[in-house]
Amino acid sequence: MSGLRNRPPLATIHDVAQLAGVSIKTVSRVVNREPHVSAGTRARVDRAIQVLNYRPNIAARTLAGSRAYLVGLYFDNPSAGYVSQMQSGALRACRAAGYHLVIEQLAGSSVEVQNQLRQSLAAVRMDGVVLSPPVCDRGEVLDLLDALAVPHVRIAPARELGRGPYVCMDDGRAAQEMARRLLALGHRRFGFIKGHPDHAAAEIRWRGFANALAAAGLILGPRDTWQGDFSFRSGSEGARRLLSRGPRPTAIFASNDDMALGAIAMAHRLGLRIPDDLSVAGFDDSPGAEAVWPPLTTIRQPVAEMTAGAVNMLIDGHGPGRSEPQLFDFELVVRGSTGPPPIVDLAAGL
Amino acid sequence: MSGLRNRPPLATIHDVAQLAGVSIKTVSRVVNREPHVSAGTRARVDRAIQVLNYRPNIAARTLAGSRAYLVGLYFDNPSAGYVSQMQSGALRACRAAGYHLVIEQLAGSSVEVQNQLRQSLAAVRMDGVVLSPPVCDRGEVLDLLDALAVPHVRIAPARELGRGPYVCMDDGRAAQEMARRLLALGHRRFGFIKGHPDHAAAEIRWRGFANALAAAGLILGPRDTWQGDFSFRSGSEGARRLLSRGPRPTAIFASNDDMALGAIAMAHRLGLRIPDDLSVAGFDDSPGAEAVWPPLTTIRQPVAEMTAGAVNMLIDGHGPGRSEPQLFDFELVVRGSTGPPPIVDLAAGL
DNA sequence: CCCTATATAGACAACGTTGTCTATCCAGCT
DNA sequence: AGCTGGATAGACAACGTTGTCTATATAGGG
Repeated sequence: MSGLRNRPPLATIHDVAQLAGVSIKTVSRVVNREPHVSAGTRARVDRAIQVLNYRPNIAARTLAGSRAYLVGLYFDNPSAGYVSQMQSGALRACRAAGYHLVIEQLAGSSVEVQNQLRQSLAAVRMDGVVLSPPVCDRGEVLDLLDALAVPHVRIAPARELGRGPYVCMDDGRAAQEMARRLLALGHRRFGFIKGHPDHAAAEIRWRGFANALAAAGLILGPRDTWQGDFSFRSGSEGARRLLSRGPRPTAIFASNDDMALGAIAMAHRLGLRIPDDLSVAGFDDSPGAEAVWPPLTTIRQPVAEMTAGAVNMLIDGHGPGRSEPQLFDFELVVRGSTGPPPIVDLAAGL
Repeated sequence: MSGLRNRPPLATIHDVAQLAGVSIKTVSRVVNREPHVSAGTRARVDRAIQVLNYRPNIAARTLAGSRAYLVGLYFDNPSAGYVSQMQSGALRACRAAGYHLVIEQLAGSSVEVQNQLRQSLAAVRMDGVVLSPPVCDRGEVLDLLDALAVPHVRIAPARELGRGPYVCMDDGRAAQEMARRLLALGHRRFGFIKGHPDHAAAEIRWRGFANALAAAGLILGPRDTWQGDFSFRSGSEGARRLLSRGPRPTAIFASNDDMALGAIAMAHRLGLRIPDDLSVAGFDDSPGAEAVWPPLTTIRQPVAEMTAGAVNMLIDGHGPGRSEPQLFDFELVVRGSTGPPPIVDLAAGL
């Protein structure tokens, strides 16, 4: 394909310079908002740009030096629920700054991931990259990025904090708050469905939940938890196990919405009414959370805002020393899937 | 930010040429698999490339001529369910061909969309673009693309067929088949929830469904249909209306899964059992389809494969004349949300 | 009014690759 | 041996922008 070959020529900086009667370099100065241009000249150039509909060519800019006006967004699994929200936020921030977004999937073994990353960074020399979980926690990725001196901002990393800037949310406190809410409703027997062990956030959510329960004098044993992997299927399987034991839990907290949805589906299948017989809570406020009956009580992460923030950190340029993490607030969204435990349990608990 | 400034220099074609003891142009020939290079020279160059871990710089390639090794994916709403599947397919095809993917959102008024498109095409000169619904049906987008001579492939367009290549699925036949299936189960009273009027596929699905019913002697009146907009909420609202009339429909077909999910949620709320009291069918096989109880009977579109196909059409280069649409097969996925109508209705219908 | 400092603008060389044109080499003819 | 032609390789000029250095106006101070 000779895509570029036969296209009608677009206006170049040269055309603008000619029309405005100034040098190419001066147009460049205007476009890049550099100083040393008088107001009059600036206005003339701006008008010429308007007339010719001129837009600087990214490839030429990249080649000539400074910036690439390209930001990379790397993720592991493109169909994870939060990816579309991340993109939405990233696109918004990019557009506002005149940047463009390149997306890239990074999956497989350590060596494969390194090769993919190296290839994409050498080919498309982006100004910086945003790393989403769980790839943001892979040491080899950070190593390579450091070696290549590619600026990066991580979204909700859980390991290797201190290795560069990131944006995050307090997952532990969110899980804690959810636990407190369930306790306040009167629940005393809980089931917890853990997330994928590769996502370190999964561990943090578990800790927060367990700590809040411990503070209330409750200890969750191995039979009260299930090792899931953030998938719908693992959630329904986990619920099946948790609900099959002797005194059933009256509330199940899953470390993400997909698994909570799986738990709800399983509860329906087992003939349990929600929230009368069983409360279910999730984490993420994914699109599916509103698309079940009853709608899911969950934790809303401002994923789009976090990602937009990450892109802005990249573009605005986090100076050498200042790599302070930016903390975003979560929101506990109470919907119909949680309520008080069955009367009999409530009585027993009191 | 001076992203590119202080990075360790990557190997350039010049380094490779030096190490291999050939000219720069010869390395270029090897990299691009051009003829006129002897086997021996080719091997020497390949080894030098390996040793230096050389990767051609996209910006330089773009600037120098031919290809940009960049494909654009344009969509309207980044959180539409099918976007992640599209990306997955697009990324796969791009990686296989050594291309990279730039994503771009195109939303707003006609003028806004044109400006956004013009800006992104002038800045990032991609080899071609993939257009997803509903932007693929906007005349002004196609006009601009034609004027700029930017190759494009559309995904499931519904209007302006004949204006360039596209990939698609036979939505009408799929809706027909779903109708036949419901008829075969014994249903005679139907409700239909229409999709967003901007998506032309919505109309096609409705036609297919209505035609199949007409062939069985059934006519759907205005009270049997509801104008939705592909959102969960419009689905639940539609179901509420359809189910509130005199003799209730025994089956509801929604033009997409989100609305079908809304219908299921509303049925639950109204105390109807699915599929015993009401069958519900959707269209898309979105991630949520398996994440409800009972799981949704729906039409699976091979979205990832279609998009990969579109990217390949772009990269392989659809010659000037050959812009034949590529048709993909759908699959009717039967799950738990459909079944025979209630006995009393079945008896009445016979 | 001259000299200097400062704002403003231009000339020119990168940047890393590909397209085009030209030079060389060698085999196969006559 | 001389010539032709195809295969192979190199020289050189783009491509459109920015960085650096230099030249010119303009203002300010003695």
